[in-house]
Amino acid sequence: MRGSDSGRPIMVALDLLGRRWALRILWELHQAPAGFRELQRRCERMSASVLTTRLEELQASRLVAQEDGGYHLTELGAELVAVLLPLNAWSKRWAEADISTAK
Amino acid sequence: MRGSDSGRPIMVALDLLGRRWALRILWELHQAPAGFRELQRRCERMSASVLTTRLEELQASRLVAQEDGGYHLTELGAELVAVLLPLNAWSKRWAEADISTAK
DNA sequence: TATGATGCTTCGGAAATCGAAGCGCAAGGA
DNA sequence: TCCTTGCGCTTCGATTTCCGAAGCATCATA
Repeated sequence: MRGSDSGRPIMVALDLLGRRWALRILWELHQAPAGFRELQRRCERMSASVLTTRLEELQASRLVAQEDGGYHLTELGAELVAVLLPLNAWSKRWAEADISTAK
Repeated sequence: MRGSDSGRPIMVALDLLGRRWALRILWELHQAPAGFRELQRRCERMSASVLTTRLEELQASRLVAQEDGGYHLTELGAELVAVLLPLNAWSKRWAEADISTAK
């Protein structure tokens, strides 16, 4: 895995999360568990092939698990999203700064 | 920008941060400001063309600024990374869980 | 029986990323 | 003055990733 040669877990994490849709998938699964197609719908109809790939990676990383015909966060995954939750508040401030400085 | 049509800032943020090297660049600039080539070196020699693109995007998003021949986080960027700091602790727990459950 | 939903897989084309090379500039030494 | 070094990029061809539409097998409902 890219970034893994550094031996620093944070680099591995930043790499994994820096793949298209990865963060979004975790975020959506935190809102509520979902099946494949529902997840796809929630993520602005992302392509099924990429969703398959990301779900494989996230499962291999033990952040997501599949059960009862649906995907959900593992405990590790939930802890991760919990850490990321303040992003929501930050992004609102960010958007407001956008408006106030927009040309 | 992808995700922007939702009107939800968090989606825009998750999209921006979910691009290759974006998170890493912010992380590195938080450790210390850096020039182009140094940044490239710190990010495992990422390709110069992508670094140019990411820096443009991050500057357009007002997370990074250029000054005195070097790149550094803006206040918004610093706030973002501050929010992300707990990722470091989480990633260590994650890595440990990896070891303890490795086959 | 057929109709729709689900979890995918396949495939061709578009876009993003990579890696190596090179350019113009500035500073420092010999 | 020439030479080297480091700098911030840019260019370009090759590879990888992503997209989007289609299709398939399965199950539930009508």
